[in-house]
Amino acid sequence: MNKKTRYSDREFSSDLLAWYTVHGRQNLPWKQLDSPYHIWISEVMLQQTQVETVIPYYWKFIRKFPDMRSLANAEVDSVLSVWAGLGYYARARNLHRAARIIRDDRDCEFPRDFGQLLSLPGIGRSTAGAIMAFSYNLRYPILDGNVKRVLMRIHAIDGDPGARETQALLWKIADAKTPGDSPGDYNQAIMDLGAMICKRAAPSCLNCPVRNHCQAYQSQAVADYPRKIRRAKRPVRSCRMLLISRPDGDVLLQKRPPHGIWGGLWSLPQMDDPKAGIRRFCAESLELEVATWREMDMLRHHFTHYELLIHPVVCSIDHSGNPTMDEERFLWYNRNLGQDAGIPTAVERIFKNLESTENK
DNA sequence: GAACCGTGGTA
DNA sequence: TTACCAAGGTT
Repeated sequence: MNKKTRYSDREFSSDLLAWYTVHGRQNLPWKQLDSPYHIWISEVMLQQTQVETVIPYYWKFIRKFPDMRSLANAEVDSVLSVWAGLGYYARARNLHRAARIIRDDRDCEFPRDFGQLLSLPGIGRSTAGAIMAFSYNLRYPILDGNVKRVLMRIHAIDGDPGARETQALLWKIADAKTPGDSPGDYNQAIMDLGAMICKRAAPSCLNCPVRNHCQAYQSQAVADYPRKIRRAKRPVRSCRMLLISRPDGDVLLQKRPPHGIWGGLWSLPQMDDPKAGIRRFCAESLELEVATWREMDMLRHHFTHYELLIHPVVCSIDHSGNPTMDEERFLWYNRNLGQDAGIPTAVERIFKNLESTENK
């Protein structure tokens, strides 16, 4: 890299930091304590998730698991129940696994080494960099959606944002621009710029502190970066979800397999074969005799890579008492008891729909 | 290395 | 309504 570029990178970071001092988001909940544990939790929650969405989950999580030991000693079910609704549940499982590793290998002392962080489940290059920069104020770059967008505009990079070469180039630029002085503040500043000024749609370039550095702005082509990629249409799948209640009103939930969608959460018994008979399914896989059933309104649920059409079915079963089920795989659930059960948002929606139809 | 993994906001 | 995508990482 030549002298001019190096000078320009330094000028970029100092302009950005001056803006951050005045306009940056310096009161985020996880910045209140100078604690690697809290930074770590927030960084994982913030993966692919916006700040406003994370905040209530962060408080709930920290109240329940205030430190590494409480998290490591908890049951994974308990962690998932706090995470329920936030999505990407592997993050919660990985957080819990990592906490146990840190407890067992390091007596709960949080790692201070980049390589050690990277080796933990759920921590990749960007999250490790963020923890190093925010917790220890060390010079590590980050590359999240905000930073990517900002850098692609600043340098008018016209490549597929997801392509390996583009990623490598962006990491190189991110590293070159990260100053040795206040790397923590700088990383926060460039993310804040992306979130507040250099937004995906309708960026406010006139308020941008680094527009003089911005090649896209200078060629009046900010809207062209990053380049938009056409995606394949999402496939549609459909299923039935069974609402089976006991005489005492508890609803039957079934534990999802540890991997795959909603991994480790408690969901309704699900029939993926639309032709299968309800009575037979219940007899064979649940050992319950269904007497009658009633179809509810279908609801659509959108995932990242497919769309799910859910047909809920309210079933009444032929039992005079309360049937017992294998407690590892099944749970009789009462919404009003606050059990430690992580329940997917789609299932919560079905419960709400059911409530509102019952009240009519 | 491409597919997978949630949910909510926004245009 | 539809499509995009946000403080990404794992397999």
